[in-house]
This record gives sequence, C-alpha cells and structure tokens, in this order.
Amino acid sequence: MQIFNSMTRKKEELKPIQPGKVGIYACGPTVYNFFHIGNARPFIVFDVLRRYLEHRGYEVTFVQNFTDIDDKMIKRAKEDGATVQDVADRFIREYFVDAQALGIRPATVHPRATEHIPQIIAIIETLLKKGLAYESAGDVYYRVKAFPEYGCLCGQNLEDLASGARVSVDEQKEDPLDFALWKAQKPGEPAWDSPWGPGRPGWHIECSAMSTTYLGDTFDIHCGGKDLLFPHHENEIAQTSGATGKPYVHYWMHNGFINIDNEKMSKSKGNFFTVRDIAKQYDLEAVRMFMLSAHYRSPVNFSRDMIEQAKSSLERLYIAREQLQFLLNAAGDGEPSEAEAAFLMECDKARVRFYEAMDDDMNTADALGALFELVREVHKLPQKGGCKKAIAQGLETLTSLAGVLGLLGKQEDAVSPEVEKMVAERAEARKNKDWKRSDELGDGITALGYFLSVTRGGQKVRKGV
RNA sequence: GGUGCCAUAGCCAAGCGGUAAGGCGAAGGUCUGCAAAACCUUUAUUCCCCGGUUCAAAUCCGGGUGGCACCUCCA
Repeated sequence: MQIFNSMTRKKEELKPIQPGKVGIYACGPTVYNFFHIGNARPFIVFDVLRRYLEHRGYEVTFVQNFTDIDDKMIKRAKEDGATVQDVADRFIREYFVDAQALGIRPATVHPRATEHIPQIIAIIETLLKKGLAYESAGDVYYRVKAFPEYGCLCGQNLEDLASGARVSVDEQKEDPLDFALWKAQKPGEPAWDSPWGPGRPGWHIECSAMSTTYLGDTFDIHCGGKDLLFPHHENEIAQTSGATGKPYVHYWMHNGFINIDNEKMSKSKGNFFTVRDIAKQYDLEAVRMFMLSAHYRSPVNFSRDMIEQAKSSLERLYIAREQLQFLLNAAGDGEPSEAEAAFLMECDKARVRFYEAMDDDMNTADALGALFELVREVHKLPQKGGCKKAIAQGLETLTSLAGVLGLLGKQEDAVSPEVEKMVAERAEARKNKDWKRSDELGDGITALGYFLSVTRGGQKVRKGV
C-alpha cells in the first residue's frame, strides 16, 4: 500500500516495522464538548485506514487519545460548575455515542492524558537532562533552537517560522518559538505534583507520552488533521525524538479540512455544526458516505445538499444488497449459470479495482466507484433460478468491500408486524382492485419511513436510510 | 513576508503521459390501476486561460487568472 507521507511529501510504500503488524496513533478529541463535523473527518478516514489494513491481514494497534486536560476543559468545567474530570467523563461517553453512529470503531486503546502524568514527567525530565528543555518559574519549556531538525515536518526553517510567528512574546520564554511542556498551576486549576511543583502538562507532550507508551519509541503511522502538522506534530517530533534519540514516526498522514459554504468552519463565523446536531436530521451513515466520497487529503465542502446526495447514493448500495438477499432467498443449489459466472468475474474485477484504489493512498472515492460498478452488475442478474453459491459470493463481495469503508453497517431491517399487516392488507385490496384502500395503506406505510416496491417478486417493503 | 494546496459536466468527484470512472440531479423508456420506488438508456469531442515539450497532455514544463489553507493549544 502506498501512503502519502506528509514528512517527505511523497507517496511511499508502507513497510511496517514488524512484518504483518501496524501501529497507528491518531490524535483524538479534546473532550470539552460534543465533537463537530470537522473532527469527524479524521475519525472516519483513519478508521477506514485501520479497517482496510485489517482487511488485508495486518494486525493493527490503533491508539486514539482523549485530551482531558487543557484550557478549554478548565473553562468548560467552570461554566458547568463541574470538575474537569466530570466534563471529561461526560464527553468521552458522548464521543462514543456519535462515533458509533458514524460507524467509527473503538480504538484498540483510548488513553487519557491525565492517566499518563508519570510518563509525561519522565519525558520532560529526559529533555531537561539533555538540555532540550528549561525550567522557568514553575513552567517548563522546550528549547526549540537546541533541536536542529525542528521544522522538518512542516518544511520551514526556524527563521521563517520566527518571522511569521504570531506567538505572543512571553518573558518566561527564551525564544518566542519555545513551547510549554509543563505549566505551573494557576489558582483554581487542577494540578499534579511534579519535580517543578504542581502544574499540568502542555498539550503536545501528552501525545508524545501516550503514543510511545502504547506503540514504542518509534512506530509506523501517526495521523491527524492538516492543521496539526504545525505546531502540534512538529513539536511531538521534537519532544519524542529529542528524548529518545530515535526516529519518532515512519509515516505521517494528514486529512484535509471541511469547509462550510467554502468557508472555514469556525465558531466565530457561526457556521459550526456538531455531529450531534446533524444526527437530528440525518442518518450519520450518510455523513460517513459524504466523507468518503472525496479523497481524504482534499478539502471538502459540507452542505445540506451534499448530505442529500450522499444519502441517495448510500441508498443505492443498500438496494443492491437487498436485491442480492432477495435473489439468495429464491436461489437453489446447482452450478452458476453463464450469467452468474460472468457476474462472479465482475465481482473479482470489482475487488481488484477496489484494492488498487485503496492501495493508492486510500483513494476511497475511486474505491466507491468500483463498488458502484459492482452494483450495476448485481442488477443484471437474472431474476429467477439463481444459484445459491454464486449469489452468496456476490453478496459477500459487496458487503465485505463496503465493510472496509464502514458502510452497509445496518442489518436488514426487520419490518415491524404492524407494517407487515398493512402490506398484506394492501395486497388483498389490490387483488380486489380496491385502489382507494390500497393507496391509503400505501401512504400509511410510506409515512412510517418504508419504501414499497411492487414489481419484483410481488410486494416488497424496506426501510429508508 | 514564509510554506503549501486546488481549479474536470447542473452539483459532487476519480483519473495525473495514451485518447474523460463513479455518484447525485435531469430527460426518455420498462414496469404500474395511476403514481412512487426499482431497473435500463441518454446526459463533458473535452478537463480555468495562454504558451511550450511530446508521435501523443486533463495529466509534464513556463507564465497568467481565480479560490483555499498553515505559520495562533482550531481536526
């Protein structure tokens, strides 16, 4: 598999440190609120990365952290009159609610920053010992100038960074570019004991501590949003490599942003959507579909219209699956017909094309194209006298490939007995050419969120996406 | 000022040297009591503009134009 490495800015063949195993660290949310649609993108696309690698036989250790201590956490706790930990516990729970609805699997490990204070302190101590950090009035800062490779990820040298810096000058720091590893406690803030007095960790150091705790000093893939490239990931490299003297990460992956009406989403612009809000109007699987319809590195524009489009195309996938299930139920034993043999070839072609797309830096848009070409083949299948073996194989191809994208997650909906009854009554009415009654029942069924279809195999009902 | 990214049909979006995937929408058709749904067909002689390289360019190079992002503890 080729992966675009932000460090080298090239596609590179993925060569895991240990054959057959891949370690991935993904920057997770700061749990001070419900997460928003922009947060959702990395969660979804890197969930797909993990699913795909597992699908291809890798054993994946996927680590995604929760940042449960920082300024925003403290602010939120004050507003709510709760402790920082209460806020964290609450929004971690809420994270899993939205994540599940988006088809995002729980990570192998979900470490919390506050549960790794000893590891954080250990790294800072090493950095101090090596002269890569200094203490200043209870704070500890990273000495950026002492790490020659600083800027290797973002491709900027120190001078350029300094000239463009909008960092406020802080007399505590030796250099404006230096960043906090440890912050001395301020009144009313939560704090942990440390060799430098009570305080809390800086943001960047958390990820260094958590990633290396679970994945080792050097691991395969680190991912996150493009905006984290600098300074967050740059700082992680400085901290971790600085402390260990080893390379930190082999492949850096960064997803592009989500814009709202071609503008950056931000609270100040008021174009800010939480996933929870969107869930009130849309099935979140459609949101996932939307995210995967473009390449993960390009920016995408979010709008109601885009979700509607994604919803319709998702529907098409479900209909194909349903058609295969319908054919499977009617199929018998025996050997595949000529048409089915051709269909099986198309299944193989779709799978190959799907893999090629995914191997090319996770081109989900192209992979989706392969899936839809398979969908068309499904509908070419004869309606009668199918062969169980062939249909089942087609169904397996469709669901397993869609499953790599985390799509088609919903099981076939059991139609409620109430609706079953209405369908039966409607069939009876139609037999008697009682069109009025038939229409009434039809409208009733539709109103309950079902689609009725009368042409193939008699009456069929299905639940809308 | 520094560093990058992008421009493909009404909309979304692949393709990145060999003659334009796919989805949504729209139009026509099949089916149907009429619809809806479903299925089928059609829907870019052309890829922002101008030059260049090449037998061959949406794809490479140069120059424009128009968008966007990072350099702020925003994914």
